[in-house]
Amino acid sequence: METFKVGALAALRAEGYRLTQQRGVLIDLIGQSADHLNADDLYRLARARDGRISLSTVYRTLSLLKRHKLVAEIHLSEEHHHYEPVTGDAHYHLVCRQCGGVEEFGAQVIETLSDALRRDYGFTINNVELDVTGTCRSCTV
Amino acid sequence: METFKVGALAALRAEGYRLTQQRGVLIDLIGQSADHLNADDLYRLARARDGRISLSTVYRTLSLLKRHKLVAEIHLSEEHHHYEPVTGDAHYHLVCRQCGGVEEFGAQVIETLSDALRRDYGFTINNVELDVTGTCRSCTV
DNA sequence: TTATATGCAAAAGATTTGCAACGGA
DNA sequence: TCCGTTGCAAATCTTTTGCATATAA
Repeated sequence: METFKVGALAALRAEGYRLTQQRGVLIDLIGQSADHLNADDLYRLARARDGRISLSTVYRTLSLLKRHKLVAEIHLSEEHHHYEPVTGDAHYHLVCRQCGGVEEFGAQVIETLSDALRRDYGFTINNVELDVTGTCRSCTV
Repeated sequence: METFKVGALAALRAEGYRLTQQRGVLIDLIGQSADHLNADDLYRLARARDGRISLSTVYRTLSLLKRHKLVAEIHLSEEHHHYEPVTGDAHYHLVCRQCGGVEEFGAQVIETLSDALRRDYGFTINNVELDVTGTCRSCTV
């Protein structure tokens, strides 16, 4: 199961971008991350692993990866952004109020939604950002 | 068609909050707003109408109204927040990439989603934040 | 070698807060 | 009068940017 889209990193290099020490570490961390990291998380993790990185570089790398659709920026109702690797499978988030855990669910449920919006509103969908807050199974008494 | 929840303002006063000049103007503006205002929009509008208000007061008032569920904070993938009056009818946003317009759609389409999430993931929903980006009918060639 | 990337520090934009003065009830 | 509220300015937090230096190719 790959985390990043196949061939995407190669494409970056083909476009003339350099694969620096720092980018390597960041791409690694994002790819392995189970949960959704913010810029500061990444900064800390990268710094712990290597030590030679600045927060600016984290932001600049995230911006580069975003532009190339390698990471997605998600908005979980907090004051800062979170990031996750783009895998090609659309998915959405369930945030539990009790434990703070973030589960993901798949795209099939969105298809009905897309159809309805096209039919009823004439709206062509590019992107769906859907975050559901509630209580997850484990926290339900 | 009321904009704010009935009795909610009275409840605020009953709790000992004062209905100041500034709060009056802000509540008025939010209630009448057709589109989703951010703090700075509100500041400008209030200032134009009255002149005696600061940005801090706008934020403090929004925070108060948020705490009392009189306004909802919405996250339209921008760097700042937007606000809208809480009416009791759940609704969601369609943001058009071409014209930037924001349409709303109703809750019926969400019910299916809620049912599926409860059934398949055992998740009890408190809040759904759903923002769809795409091309609206008028911008579709 | 040489253009791209980095680190640092400063800037920018949104939001929050401390404090003295103000003004509803 | 009295305590909640306001305005102002300064602080905070996240993200961006300018510039001299470092480094991948």
